[in-house]
Amino acid sequence: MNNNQLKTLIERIERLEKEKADIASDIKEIYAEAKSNGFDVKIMRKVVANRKKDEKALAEEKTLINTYEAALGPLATTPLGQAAIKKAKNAE
Amino acid sequence: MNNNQLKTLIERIERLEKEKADIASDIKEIYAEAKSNGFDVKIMRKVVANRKKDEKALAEEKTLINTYEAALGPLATTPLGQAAIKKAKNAE
Amino acid sequence: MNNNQLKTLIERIERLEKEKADIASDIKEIYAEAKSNGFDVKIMRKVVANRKKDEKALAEEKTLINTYEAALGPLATTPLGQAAIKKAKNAE
Amino acid sequence: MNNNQLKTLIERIERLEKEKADIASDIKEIYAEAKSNGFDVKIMRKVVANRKKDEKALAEEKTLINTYEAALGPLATTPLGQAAIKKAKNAE
DNA sequence: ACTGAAGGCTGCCCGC
DNA sequence: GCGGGCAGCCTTCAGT
Repeated sequence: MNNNQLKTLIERIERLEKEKADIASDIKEIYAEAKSNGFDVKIMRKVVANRKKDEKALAEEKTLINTYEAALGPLATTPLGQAAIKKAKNAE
Repeated sequence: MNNNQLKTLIERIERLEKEKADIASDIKEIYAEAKSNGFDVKIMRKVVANRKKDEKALAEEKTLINTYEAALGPLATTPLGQAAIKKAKNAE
Repeated sequence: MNNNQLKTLIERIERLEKEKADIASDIKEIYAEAKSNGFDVKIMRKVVANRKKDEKALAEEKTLINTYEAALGPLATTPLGQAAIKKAKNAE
Repeated sequence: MNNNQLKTLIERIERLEKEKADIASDIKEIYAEAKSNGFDVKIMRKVVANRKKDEKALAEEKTLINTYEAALGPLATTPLGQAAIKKAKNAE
């Protein structure tokens, strides 16, 4: 085992984890600032979370549709198959 | 309610969250790199976690675990313990 | 494709998943009970997890951790280690 | 610390965890059975997961609407407030 | 200080 | 045997 290599890897990880923690701390400060300006932090968190979800949802739906299309295989060209796919797409 | 102020706050938060996600991704890459160099990632994570706690806390935790385990009596007297021992023997 | 057969299979699965969820809920309750009786839940979970692994695996894991930690050299030589030591001193 | 009490608690937990593992094993068997009957296990898992999600979604949306209504407070009776609530409800 | 909830992370299981 | 996907665990956060 190469000790130096391991040591370097661990140190890089710890450095990055510190940066991550610092950023998390900055985020907390912003929420505190928002609160002191009269905003509802709980709602703000929900808004941020929803916006994140919405972005993910698109990619997600596409994956689902691909899965269904693949599962249907040749059926995808039949009226019934297309109806199923259309239904899935409407969910977007 | 000041809409512009709210918008600015949300944007600052989202910017920071993106940075945080990027760093998390970097960390994952380093573990992947470590793995490809033959290191045991699971162990590395444990080592990193241990180093985060100070030595005092670590010692206390160990003591507590020992206390609890002692209170349970020897492993061999429990059904699950016996199953584990049997399994270990089969592996030999 | 036999629709009824599929339906039956799905229903059996969902029935079992419900049972599983109920049991998980029971387990949570026991931990809550333990906590209200003054036990340290976090430690209990660690003890339970350790008992799941057989002794051999546990010993190997410990050895590896020691090996990795030794490779990193003394904690005191790293920035994070120094921070931890400082923090520990402040707590005294 | 009451050793017997701790021991009893741990044993109850371990008993339940075993039951849970057994059920998980049963579920696996059903999927295997389905597969041998020509069903696409991957799709089945998605179907089961989606049905679970759908159930959660309703409760989830309600929570969100309640949160917004509470945040709007008296505003909920104004046209603008009602528009916001309606928008949230449409998401159902 | 405790509780309940939300998000991120780890370990597991499957398919390749 | 490996990597991706998914469920469960742990930690953190707002509220009481």
